[in-house]
Amino acid sequence: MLTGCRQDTPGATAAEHSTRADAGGQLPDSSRSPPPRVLRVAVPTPLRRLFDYRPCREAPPGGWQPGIRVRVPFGRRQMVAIVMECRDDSDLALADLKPVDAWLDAAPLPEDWFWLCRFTARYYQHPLGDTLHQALPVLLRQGRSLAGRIREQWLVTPSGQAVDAARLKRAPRQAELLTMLRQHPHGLPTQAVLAQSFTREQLQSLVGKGLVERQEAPLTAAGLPASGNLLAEPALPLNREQAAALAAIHERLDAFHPCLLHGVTGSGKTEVYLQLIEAVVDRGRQALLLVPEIGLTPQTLARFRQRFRVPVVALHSGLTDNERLDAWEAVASGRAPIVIGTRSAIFTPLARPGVIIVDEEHDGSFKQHEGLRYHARDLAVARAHHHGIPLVLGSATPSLESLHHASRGDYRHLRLTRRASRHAPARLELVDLRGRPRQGGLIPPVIEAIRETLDAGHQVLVFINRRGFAPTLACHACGWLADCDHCDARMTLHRQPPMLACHHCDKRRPVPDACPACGSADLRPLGSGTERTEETLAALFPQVPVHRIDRDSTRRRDAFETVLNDVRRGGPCLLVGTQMLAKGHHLPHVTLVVVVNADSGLYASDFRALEHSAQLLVQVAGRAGRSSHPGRVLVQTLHDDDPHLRLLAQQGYDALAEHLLAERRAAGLPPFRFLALLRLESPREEAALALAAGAASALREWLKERELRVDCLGPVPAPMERRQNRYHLQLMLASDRRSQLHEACSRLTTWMEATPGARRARWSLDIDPQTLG
DNA sequence: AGCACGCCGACT
DNA sequence: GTCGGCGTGCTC
Repeated sequence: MLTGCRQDTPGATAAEHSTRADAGGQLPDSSRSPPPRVLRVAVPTPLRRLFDYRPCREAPPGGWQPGIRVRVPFGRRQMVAIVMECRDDSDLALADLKPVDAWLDAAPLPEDWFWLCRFTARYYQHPLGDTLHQALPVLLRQGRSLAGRIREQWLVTPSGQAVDAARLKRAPRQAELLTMLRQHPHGLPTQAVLAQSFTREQLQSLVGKGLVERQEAPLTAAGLPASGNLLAEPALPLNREQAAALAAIHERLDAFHPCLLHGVTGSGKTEVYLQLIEAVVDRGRQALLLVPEIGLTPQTLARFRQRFRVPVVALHSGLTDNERLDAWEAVASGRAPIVIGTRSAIFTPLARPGVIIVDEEHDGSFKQHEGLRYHARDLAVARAHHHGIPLVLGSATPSLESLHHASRGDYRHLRLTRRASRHAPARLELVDLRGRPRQGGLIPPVIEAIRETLDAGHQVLVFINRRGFAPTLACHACGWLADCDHCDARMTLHRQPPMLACHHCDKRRPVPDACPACGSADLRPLGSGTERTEETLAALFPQVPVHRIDRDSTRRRDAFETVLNDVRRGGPCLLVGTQMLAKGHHLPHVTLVVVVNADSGLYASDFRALEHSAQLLVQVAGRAGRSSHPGRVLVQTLHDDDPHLRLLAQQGYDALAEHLLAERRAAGLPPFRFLALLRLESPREEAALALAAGAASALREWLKERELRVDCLGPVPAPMERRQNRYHLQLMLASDRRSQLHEACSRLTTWMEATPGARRARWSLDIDPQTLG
């Protein structure tokens, strides 16, 4: 029996969800109300239920309230849990309840954060305790206190200002440090000093000499610079479309107002964001900008930081736990008015929410693909709705979901069709691969085009979505292929270093000298990956530098940026790379883009494959001809007569999207119906199958009984059934009623939890799955 | 998920 | 004779 954790069924998508304002948040009068006898708390476990405890002797200063973290004994362990309810009774005898050990927060965690977590747990049917846990910075998960945090900072003393830094010449680093601190009359936090590779010892020496002093400031001190000019540099002039889009968003800054900012590559979406944020911050509100995983580059950040005089907090994977907590707190307290972050930044509490912007809203990295499988863009919609603030979804190639919402009038559709440069966006030219000899995957006319471009002194980008040297190794005598032992997949051939590697598990093998099946020495690489294309191009154009950009070549942190900076300086060169190259990077000297093979994504079984391929092709094409020269995009394909590809090439993404939407409608797929996927995996195929079949029949019976309009398909093997020697199966639920789908999922998880066999297999529920893989 | 308790093979 | 394999049971 489930206790607590009422599962409200949202009657709409996250993107459509209608909410009531939460009543919580106000301080109860603790002097009058007696302390509750029972605290119902969420514990970070995969269990979908809450646990009751008795309060500890001393109540928090503001009284017991939902949202306060507590330390509780749980089984044999101690855990950090969060109070969900204060009540006077329990399903268990009060005497059987353990008391909480201590409270960790004097006041509840931010109400907006708390609301979002509860919404997320409900919508994605994920255990509440785990959802709260995931949405918290690591240090808060571990029980670190939020109150009383101080910022240690370092200031130059009057004598430090007066002294001649040259007198420290026996301590050159200290002299440098002093010089740096002098440039910051309001002091520098320790973090910033250490980030410049100075040490605590150097600071202490300067303190010892009376040149520098240590200061502690409470973190929560209100910190917004008192008005004045927000901008450190002037805004750029807007063209008519940009101005119209901005004006449209401005019309209602104090209400939920979702907008799809649909602007071609190079049409200046970022400038619209910047000016919108300016307006919001100017009204004393905060702006949250979500960007794709690889979009949070130093360049992007620099552009925002240069524009504004106020702090721009960036939440990225490189932060330490302490920095992350500082950032969280700075935003939650309202000191930091602008936050930029990737997916998980959607869980940052905002003291004065003003706008949420999701850049490249179609990007797959907004969806988490394991554990709590949330979609940050959809949560952004729900959150903006909850706060009653505008929401901007920006993309050159919007997701079909967002286009559908725009066409239904749920979102305001704002278009930017003009590029800053005079050139129209490059058209895709389809190049037939059939029956032509290939070198490193490239056919002669394409190689010629590359040569001409390089001769003209321009740069060429060659896009190939396979890492490694070749997709696999084949025996020409017997047809043997290098299969992975653990997965239903081929092993990729790598040259640097030489090995066969499976990209689905971590299995590696040395490259065999002879065919393991027939002993023939006639083993040949099959197809091309980035390494092979790089090698071919380096041989064909020895006088021109070739840069390869993929996950293997950019392991080193800054390797990517170093190459890009080099490339931006100009001069003929070749760039060979995977998806990483496709997104957002400004490459002004590239005038030719070559797509080695458009087909791999096009014919994947996944119903979103075409949408994603088209988005990727358009993004890649957007790299061409951004400055003074028009660009060309050559797309090699074995199917140059494919109607979808033709439509994309001839009429562009919007036309293809419209066509795909019609197909989705006819096929009963999202966004016209809602999906949920139960994924199951087990080392034993029969076990997984038996369990999935059991779940399916139990669910079907229940659906029939309740007369719910939910279809249950499967169990079917997942597209790559065997991965890392585990068998993957799935059950798909589809409905045109969000609430009924939700009920069915709820029933399914309950069944899974109550079924002994299900505890041995791994399973998870994916609401609004992005891929069926 | 953890972390226990609980019964059967190869080691000091 | 014990150390340890992971099966199953519980966590207020």
